Amino acid sequence: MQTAEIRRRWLDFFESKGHTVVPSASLISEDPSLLFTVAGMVPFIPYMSGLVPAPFSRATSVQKCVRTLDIEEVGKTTRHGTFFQMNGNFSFGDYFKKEAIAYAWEFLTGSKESGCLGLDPQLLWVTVFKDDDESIDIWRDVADIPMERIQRRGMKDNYWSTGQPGPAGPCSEIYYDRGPAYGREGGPEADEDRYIEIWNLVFMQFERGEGTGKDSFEILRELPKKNIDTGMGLERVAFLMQGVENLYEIDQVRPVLDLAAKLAAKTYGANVEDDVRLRVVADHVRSALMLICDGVTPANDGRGYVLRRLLRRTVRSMRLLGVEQSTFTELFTASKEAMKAAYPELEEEFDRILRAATGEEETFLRTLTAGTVFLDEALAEVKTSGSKQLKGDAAFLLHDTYGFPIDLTLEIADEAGLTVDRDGFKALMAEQRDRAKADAREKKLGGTDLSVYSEFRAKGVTKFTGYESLDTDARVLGLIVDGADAKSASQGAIAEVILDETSFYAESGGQDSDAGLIIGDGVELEVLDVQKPVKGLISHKVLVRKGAISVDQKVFTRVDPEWRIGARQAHSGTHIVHAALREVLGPTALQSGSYNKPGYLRLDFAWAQALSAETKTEIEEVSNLAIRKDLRVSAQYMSLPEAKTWGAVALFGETYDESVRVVEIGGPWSRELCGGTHVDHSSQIGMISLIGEASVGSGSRRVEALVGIEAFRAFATERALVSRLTETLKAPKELLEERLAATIEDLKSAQRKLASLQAGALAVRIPEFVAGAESIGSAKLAVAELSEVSSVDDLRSVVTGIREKVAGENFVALAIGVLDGKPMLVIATTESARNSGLKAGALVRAASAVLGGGGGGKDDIAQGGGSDVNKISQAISAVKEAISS
RNA sequence: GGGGAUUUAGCUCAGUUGGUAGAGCACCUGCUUUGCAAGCAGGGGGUCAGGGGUUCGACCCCCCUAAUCUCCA
Repeated sequence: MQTAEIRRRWLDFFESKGHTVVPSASLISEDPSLLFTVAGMVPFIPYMSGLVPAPFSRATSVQKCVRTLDIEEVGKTTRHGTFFQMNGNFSFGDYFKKEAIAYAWEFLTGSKESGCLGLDPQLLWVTVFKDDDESIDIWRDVADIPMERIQRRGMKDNYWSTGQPGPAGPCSEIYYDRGPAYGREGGPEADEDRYIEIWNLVFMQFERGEGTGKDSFEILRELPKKNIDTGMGLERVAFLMQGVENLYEIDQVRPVLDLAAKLAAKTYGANVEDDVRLRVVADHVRSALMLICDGVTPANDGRGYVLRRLLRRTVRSMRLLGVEQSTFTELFTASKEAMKAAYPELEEEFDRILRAATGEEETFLRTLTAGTVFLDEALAEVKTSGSKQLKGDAAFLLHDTYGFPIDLTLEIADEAGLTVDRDGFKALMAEQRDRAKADAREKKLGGTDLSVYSEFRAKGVTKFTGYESLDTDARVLGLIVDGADAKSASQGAIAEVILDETSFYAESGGQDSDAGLIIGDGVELEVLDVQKPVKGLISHKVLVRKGAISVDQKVFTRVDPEWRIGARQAHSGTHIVHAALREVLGPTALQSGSYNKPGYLRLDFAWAQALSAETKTEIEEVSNLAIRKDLRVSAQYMSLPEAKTWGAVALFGETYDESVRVVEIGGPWSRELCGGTHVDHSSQIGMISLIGEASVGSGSRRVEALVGIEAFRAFATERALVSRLTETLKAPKELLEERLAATIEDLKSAQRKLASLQAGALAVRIPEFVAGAESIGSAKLAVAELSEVSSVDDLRSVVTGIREKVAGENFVALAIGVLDGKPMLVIATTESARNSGLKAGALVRAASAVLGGGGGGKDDIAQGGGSDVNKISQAISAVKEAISS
């Protein structure tokens, strides 16, 4: 049975049992503490924990998941994949153990003709939590499964919790027996490779308290509303039903594996190591394909880094298989073809996906080339030193600084007949990990506790009136001071205020929160920040400026109108710049993040190269022309599929409700899903002025712009600057550039002339200095006392000039002068002077010690200086003494 | 978020205990020569990423910032 078919049957089956079919959420998790959606239940966590009331009592989904914790295991085992799909059915205070078990059994063992999977019940084994007799009874009752195939397991295996106080409960798992060829008899307790876990049923029954680890915490009480969370691993069931050996060989993955084998001219199954590499390629290409499709781009941190690792590990594996050319175009196309039955969006997004993937492949191939050069040098060095082993720190340097993977280092060193100090490498890696982890611990924000909001959220959503009006009458539903529920807050306090309705926009979709006041009888609150801590709930962080505020009080929310007009201009401006980017650069220049507040906007977008000055001007031009056209800006609500067919740009990493708000500027020119506040007509934006364009990592760029009156003010400031320059340079502004260039040129040539004149003037005096030389013992000393000099070079040219004249003699030349109010000197010695023990460095040190400074250099020429100008003659005497001694 | 590396002429890069910033290619001029990266001679071109500090003196040492590459979380 094809994977897509199992998926379809699953959704049909549970829909027929009264479940709402929920589409897979994005791989980019809404929960900021999770890098990715790592399990099927992740999108349902707010409902499970009771933070947000569930909009349905039972639901089912097939959720895309990415998990890279076990990335090193990929390809080596039958069941570790970085991308997988989790089929789930969920109950929120509706049905419990009995139905959950019955549904699972029916779907697995019911006949294929009736839409189920038709697995042989004799091959299914079950585990339950050791104290959960209730579940055992249900299993016996519903499935009539013999006791021999029901195994009791402890907390470690069959008890679920989040690791923190909150919901918890026993689990029951279903295993499939692959037969004696795969391992020992005795059920999952004996062998989890022969008996493959295909389904986990979690019974959220209790509330747990504080504690650590998986098995040491106390159970506080039964939950008032019990939930069901189940997950059937789609890939695992697929590989069992398709009669293949592991999840890399199922219909959605195998074509990529075969293609990789063909490109490398290898036969799958012929060599254990090569097989692992082929499976790694097949797995990673699929994960990367799905991640990029959901809007992740390669980067050096966070999600982007995980993607980058997947892509680079793919290149590395292909190279270890002996392929050096680029292969991503073929591999990704094959993976797309295998996956598109379940995910048709892959076809639409494929241009963008391929561009991101091959871009990364290209840069990594460059990195590898650079690393190879470095490695070859290091290996040659090892060989000449007579050693047989490349040191761990060299391997680590290659990996850490040059991004050259360790397995390639091992392979290439091996070919050169050398080994690598793996332990040293591992130790350095561990050191780096500890550093990063220690830092993460230190910086941890202490997992903000959102439970305080749940009771407010349970009463309903905060009504937002800010689209229509700036002011609203409201009632205080609750106050939070220092993270705890409070009844009142008095003057000077910082508090969070929850209202039944508000005109304040909470920060979201890149738009900063509104500023303004909340006013009540004798009380005035300044709004500092507005957030949505829990979906649907708006919380105002305020400073109590006057009086005291208490729960149930009537208030009036007043958004600062100046602030709001700026916010509307900036947000509509962001949409216009986005549309302009896509018009000028093409539709792949998709926004990946944005921030806007009155007067300013910032927009990150997928693009690999720096923008030329012309392109930036063009984008600015298109944006401002859109403003001039006075395009109508409108917002309307529709369903997500409707919005998509309408061509609205859905930005990844954001989730939307059943009904989404589409903001349109100038018809189809700009359509985006957006909850922000906007102007009514584009002309109200006033002006957009790009002030910056920069890279925010490979494959991603950022533009910044000023909007509205701020843009005007920036221009006015520049105009004032230009007008001051015209005065300073005494040239009309049309000629400023020319005049400035000419002035710089004049200055340079004057400087050159001056330097050569000075050098000439000094050169003329050289015979004078030589003639005035004084004999000290067998040596002669010429002293050039020059008072003001323009640089040390002057002194240097004098002493070298003197030395040339007297090259054959035992001669010391000293030039001393004043530079920037400090005495400086240079001494040169002839060869015979050096032979008689006169060294320039020592002589300079003798003089500069007197001047209150230091100096040094080589034996033939040295320089030094000090700070006391009055001691120049004493310094000269010191040199004479040094020569005579 | 925490590390590592890089930033020097238009381009590719040297610069070793701090003491006059160099090479190759490119460019300009002249000569020679018209056969594959032509030769010879001469020449122009540098805020040594930016800012601060230490020092008599910083491309070099210390601190901050930026850009680019890279590893870890």
